[in-house]
Amino acid sequence: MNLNVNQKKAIHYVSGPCLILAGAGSGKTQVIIKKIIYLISQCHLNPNSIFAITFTNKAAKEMRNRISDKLSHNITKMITISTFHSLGLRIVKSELNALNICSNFSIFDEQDQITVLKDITKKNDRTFLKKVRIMISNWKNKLINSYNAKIRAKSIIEKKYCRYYELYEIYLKSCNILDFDDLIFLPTLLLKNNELLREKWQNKIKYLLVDEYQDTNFIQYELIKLLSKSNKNFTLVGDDDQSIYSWRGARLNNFSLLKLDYPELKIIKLEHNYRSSGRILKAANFLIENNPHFLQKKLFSNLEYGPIINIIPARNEEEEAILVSKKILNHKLINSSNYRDYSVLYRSNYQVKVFEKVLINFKIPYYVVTRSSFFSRPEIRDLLAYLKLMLNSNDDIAFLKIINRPSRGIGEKTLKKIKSWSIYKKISLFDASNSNELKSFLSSRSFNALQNFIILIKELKENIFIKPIMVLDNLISTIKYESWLLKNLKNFKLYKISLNNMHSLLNWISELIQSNKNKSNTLSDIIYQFILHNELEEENPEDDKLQLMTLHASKGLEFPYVFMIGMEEGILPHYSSLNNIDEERRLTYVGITRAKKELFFSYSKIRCQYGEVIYTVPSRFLLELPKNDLLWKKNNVQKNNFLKKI
DNA sequence: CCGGATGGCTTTTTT
DNA sequence: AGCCATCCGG
Repeated sequence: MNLNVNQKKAIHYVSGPCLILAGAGSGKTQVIIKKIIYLISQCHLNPNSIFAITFTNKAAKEMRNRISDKLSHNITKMITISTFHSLGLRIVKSELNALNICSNFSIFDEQDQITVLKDITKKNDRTFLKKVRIMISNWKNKLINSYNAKIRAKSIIEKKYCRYYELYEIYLKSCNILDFDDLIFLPTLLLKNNELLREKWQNKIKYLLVDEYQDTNFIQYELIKLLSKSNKNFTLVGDDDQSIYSWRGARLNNFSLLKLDYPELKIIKLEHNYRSSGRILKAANFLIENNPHFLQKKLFSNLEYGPIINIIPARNEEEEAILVSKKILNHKLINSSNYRDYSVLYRSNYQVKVFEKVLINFKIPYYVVTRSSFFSRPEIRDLLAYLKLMLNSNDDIAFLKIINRPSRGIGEKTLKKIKSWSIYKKISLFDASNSNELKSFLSSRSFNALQNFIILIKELKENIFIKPIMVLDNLISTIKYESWLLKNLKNFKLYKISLNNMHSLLNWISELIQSNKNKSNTLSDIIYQFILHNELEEENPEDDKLQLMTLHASKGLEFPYVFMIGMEEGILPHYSSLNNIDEERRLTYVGITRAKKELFFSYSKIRCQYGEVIYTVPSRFLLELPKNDLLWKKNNVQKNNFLKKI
């Protein structure tokens, strides 16, 4: 593909801070890749000194692959392409001394955080715990530690939350654990306060590129500024209209701040859309014009105008799924297209359930891009907890998770005694269990069970650095994990799935070791890689399957034919986001701009919500689209047998 | 210590 | 309607 004028400008502008305002389908990834190549081949920058930050691991991987098509493998390897979190981890690992962290630190995920907070707050209300978790996360993402949070707190309730934050901080420190947010929080704080190290990293990074700039939050912007301060050589690429992560702290005003912090900022707009037909683009433009804009931009397309946009009404969710499935089958037949050319996009994950049922009935092959990561499956979490405990025996959460999985006769009572002992001695649960003095408090049976557990972990630990796979195999057979699974899962199919997952884990680890042959392969590396790359299931692009995913998950992708389902008030926009309609509109915009050739909407007039039947109204966003480009279908399916359920 | 029954609550999006 | 936490009985 030939580059247009602005794309060329964007690639060749390297003499100062640069913002590329890249509309949907404007060839932005290509521009980033070409710019990196340009920096190396024309500006003669050392590939080592180029840092590209993406939002997801998937995007990082893809970018790397696409660069290695153009540059040699060895050069590609030298370029840093990572997510904010991976980069943060790298900084943490190389600045352990300054951060006062031991090298065997473990990383907490959200579930671990909740478990700790349960203990700290002495409450067991899931919503409450989640709320506390998010508050702490928000503080960290604003670069506020518990001390500063306390100073700012006004009400007694706020002070209470700050106290939780403080206790949480102390707890993590005592166990040598970092959470997800720490991976960015700690490096940012460090570089802010330590001039020497800041300069060290600034010297390391000669050019910084950030993709999906509209998704950055406060602390990520701070980190960008710190990393690029001296030379101000950076390119940020983003689209304010595709900002859909405000609930995770993403701030659109990072765009306006940029202009204030860098008055010399060069802004280059990519407005030529190469993806969507004219009608689809017109609809997208119509919709997004209802949003306020700090930077103006208007996409245009040279592609053909394209067929009218159908809106399919249904009486209930099941009928919606049936009508969409039929439409796909029909459309596929007429256009002799493939299943993989179609995608079904929705606001919330639960919407996919009805569809799956219907698709199976219709024998349509499909693939659901799930959020439930491989990593969150119970058997994987169990094995990971074993690994984590081997790495860091202070990880009490890992200890508690597996101490009785599979059951080895250590119950509530024994655990309570271990806990008291660990508090009394100010040592970890593992060390407490390991101490002989505990013997007099326990029955000989539980004491022996405990000793066996400790010995198991210690023995496994000895070989983990040499043969991780063998250790895991060994672990699984020693603790008779498979038969325990079989007993507990009952359903043989679930058991099979679990076995399969464990197999994938082992495969994944050996592949990691293979690909890292020249680098170190410490236990911590395996664990960190696993926690940060918590997606495993790669769908095979060869497979001809209909793709289903949330609107969020669809960002960055494109499909010839797109179905946006559940276009109803309450779903899109979602009830709980009625205070942020602009973002819901952007979400709709993201969905629309995924479509290349044809776009379909559907909605259901009745929906089951919390087990109750609710009458719905079509989404306001449908009404914001150009009327002449829409065709509201009549629902003439009558006396059908789909409605049995109601 | 486990398993089943019961009752409350939920469904937004995820590195 | 389904998931989770808790409770209670074996």
